[in-house]
Amino acid sequence: MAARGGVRAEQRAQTRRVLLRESRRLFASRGYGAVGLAEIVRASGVTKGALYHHFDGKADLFRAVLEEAQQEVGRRVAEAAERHPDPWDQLTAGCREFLAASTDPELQRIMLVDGPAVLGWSEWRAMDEAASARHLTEALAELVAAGVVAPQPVAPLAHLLSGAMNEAALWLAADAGPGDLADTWAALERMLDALRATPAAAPRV
Amino acid sequence: MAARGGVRAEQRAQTRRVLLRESRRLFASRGYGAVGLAEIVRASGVTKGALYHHFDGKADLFRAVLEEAQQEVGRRVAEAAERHPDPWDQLTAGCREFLAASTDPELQRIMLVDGPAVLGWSEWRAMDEAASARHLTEALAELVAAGVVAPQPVAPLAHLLSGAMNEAALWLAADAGPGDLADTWAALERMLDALRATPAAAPRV
DNA sequence: CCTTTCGCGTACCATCGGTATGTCAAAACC
DNA sequence: GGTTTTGACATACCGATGGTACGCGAAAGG
Repeated sequence: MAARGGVRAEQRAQTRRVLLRESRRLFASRGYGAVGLAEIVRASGVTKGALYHHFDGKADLFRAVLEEAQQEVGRRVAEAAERHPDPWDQLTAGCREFLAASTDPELQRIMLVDGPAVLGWSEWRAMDEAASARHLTEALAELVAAGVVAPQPVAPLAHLLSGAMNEAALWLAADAGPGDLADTWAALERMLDALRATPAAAPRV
Repeated sequence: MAARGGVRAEQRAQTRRVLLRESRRLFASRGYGAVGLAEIVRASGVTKGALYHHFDGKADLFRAVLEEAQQEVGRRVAEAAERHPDPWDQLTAGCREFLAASTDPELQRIMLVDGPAVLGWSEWRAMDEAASARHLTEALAELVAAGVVAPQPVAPLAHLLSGAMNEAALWLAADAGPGDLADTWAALERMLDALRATPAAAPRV
């Protein structure tokens, strides 16, 4: 009579959720290298046998945590962008939301610091692209197609902007001055504005 | 009669140099986490006793390697900038040199990927600031003072640009398309140019 | 019922970073 | 120049870590 999937599958999903939640909390607070599997399974109320039944190892567990976090941020960015009809407003709103979301210290260390080091930059980049950076690339491509932004390869632009926002988020979370967020956003907005102020005076759409 | 410092100090310096050279090579090629102390000391022709006599541990050895690499890049950036009398040319030349230097795969993993994860972002940032990012901050401050760049806090700007260049360097080294470097530099130069195209039409110096 | 499956616990292992101590030659001293 | 001291290592060892092999017991399937 148990819920859909049987009591068996429910317990399995429950264990996996707890493992992800606790390891995410520990990885975020003390970093991947400083957290041992023993501590994770103790906090989760299970044993290493359970962990290795769900994941291929410590790095694979981290990968699952990272993917979850990235998709949360990607969803937030997409939702913020969708609230605006104009493509340009979608870009700026998405960037603003990304900056806000990435400043969360609970996500930051996992997404921006340990992610590339644990999985390697290429894999981290592919995951980030699939989850959130994709929205940036698509928004830029759309603006180029509409003539709002000067014709140019969007990939380099997307990487430059993505890197700029990642570093800015890390700085804001670490050195947290009162007006720093506003100053950073102002500087970033100037950079974005420069994209559409082309010498050929491209028409607004 | 031995050279300055005695045969004793010479041997010590030699051992330290070998340790730094081999660990740097191994860290660069396979990453901090995947390289064990046993492999480092074997490649260096010494034992763990020697390593722990020179460094406080694995992280401290990595710190020394990172510092060396960062100062090399910082020196290259400074030299490239000093070849130009005009402050604006100094900025662009420095950025261009940084991009070129950071694309080296031998330095990249240590400086941009493992650095923040092993030492923590704050310490990594402080070291990077002292070695190379300082030049960026100083150049921007000078341009603001000269009225070339619109008056604004330089710290957010420096972080945005630094992050943009770091990410671009990682992308270029990984996905290495033929025209990507030129495209990236063109996009970055447009960003920089936007800084001096202020609505108030600031005078060139 | 009886068998199979599978989610997980237990026991164990190799290797890791790190430490304590020994050793022997260069330096310092008288 | 003999003695003592210093210091740059090597050796031996330790606890903890990530990872593996295997056992168990309850749910799923017939």
